[in-house]
Amino acid sequence: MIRTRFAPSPTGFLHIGSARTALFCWAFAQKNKGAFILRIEDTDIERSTQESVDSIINAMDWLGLTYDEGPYYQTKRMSRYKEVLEQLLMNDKAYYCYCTKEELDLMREEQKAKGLKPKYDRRCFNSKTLKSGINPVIRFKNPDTGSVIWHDLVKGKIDISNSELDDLIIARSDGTPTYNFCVVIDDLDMQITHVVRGDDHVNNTPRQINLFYALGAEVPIYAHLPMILREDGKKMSKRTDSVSVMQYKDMGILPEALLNYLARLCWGHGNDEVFSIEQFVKWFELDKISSSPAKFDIKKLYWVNKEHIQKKPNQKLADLVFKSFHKKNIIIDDMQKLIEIINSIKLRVDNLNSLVQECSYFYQYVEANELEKSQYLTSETISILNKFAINISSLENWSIEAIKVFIKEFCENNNIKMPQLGMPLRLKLCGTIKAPAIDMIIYFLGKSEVLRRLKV
RNA sequence: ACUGCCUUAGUCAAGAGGUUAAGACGAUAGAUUUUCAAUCUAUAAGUACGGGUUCGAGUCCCGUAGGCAGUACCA
Repeated sequence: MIRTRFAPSPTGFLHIGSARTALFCWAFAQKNKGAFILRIEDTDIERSTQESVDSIINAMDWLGLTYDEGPYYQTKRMSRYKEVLEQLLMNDKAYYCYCTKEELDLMREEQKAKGLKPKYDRRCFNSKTLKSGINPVIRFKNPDTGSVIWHDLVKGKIDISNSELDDLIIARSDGTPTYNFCVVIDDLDMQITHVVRGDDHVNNTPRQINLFYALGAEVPIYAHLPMILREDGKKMSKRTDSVSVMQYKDMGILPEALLNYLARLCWGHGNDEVFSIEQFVKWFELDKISSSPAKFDIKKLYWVNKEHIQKKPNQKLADLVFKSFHKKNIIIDDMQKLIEIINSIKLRVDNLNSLVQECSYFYQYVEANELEKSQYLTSETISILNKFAINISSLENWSIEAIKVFIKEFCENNNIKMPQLGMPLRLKLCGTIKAPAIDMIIYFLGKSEVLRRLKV
């Protein structure tokens, strides 16, 4: 059975790049009827927080990336790590190292000065027994000849010489195990068949494979996904970009749209741009992922989002708008009417916030700003509006079509062009000139509300 | 500095040695319109650079440049 895992470290929110990794792990497991496992890599106790765990889970929940097992926490598996640590020590696959940080720093500086790559020089390699007084770290005896080769599902064959690798620390001086070691034990114990992760881990892979070998274990299949970069080709940063998944929720992006957009980065299915998650799962193949990094294009995300909004049932959109209004203490009593409004205006929007904004004209009176008022509400247009108010108050047939005809005739009878009436009318009714079709606004507002707003 | 990965229009991308290098987003122009939007039509824009192999290279090989990552008692 196929088993994949998503293994974030809880040192912040769910990053947009991690979300894509999670999506691919999840989709691959789904497609193959395997299991998708969530594992929290919290061995760095200093930086890990419960809030981060919660926010990551919350974001995955919003995206709909459900996991079959977990969350497992590395901090709860310490005894198992210690056990394997002992085993490696016993089998002469690891050794104690008494070097201090200062010593190591000095060693690296000397190496750099000589133009060499910094690498542990194995000065403690033969220290078999414990020395008293100093708490040693445990280092893994990495092979020093030959090379590590694996066939990455995304990158193809990768061959890294063991001479590039040094004896990595697998346990700190306080006895706690380190990342590269825990990952291997976890992937082994959790019987992970496919390790799908960001390609910033490519350099860790040969070390981890050597650990698998030392434990006599089968090495999983690897797939390293290219990074998602900022539009200028740099790494996405917290300060300047929206890197948290939940920020996209706040921006009015639909989860299915974000997933769709993310899926199209480094992966594609012919000319298909807009598709459902179900469809994606059916099409998805790990080995069809391209190996070059992609830049994040917010404009295309909005376009994909717009397409998904158009596809989403009006009832569902209405529920979302309802919730948003509810937060602002605007209560909607007639859901059917809201659904009709949404149906008439949704083509205008590419995000949920705009949808709420466009709906709000019908539920909340907003006065126009002074600049626009002075521009559009002249004594001439005000007298037109007054006349319009009087005339429409006697309109009997209240339908969009009838209102449309009424407006047309009003303009003809008074010898004015449509914008002369439309612009000030929009401003009075919606507080903005960038409003939907005027006949529709009037229809949904209702006669009394139209007259009320015209009088203000 | 070393090692690994990457490089097709502004962006995402198709391309399996063989027409004139798809498609999408965006941009620009025009049409339409009741403002904004939407819609329709059209246009511009690309194989990083230099060699080689070949009858033929975006595709294979070598080199160069640029980008990214790692070289932690972080993950």
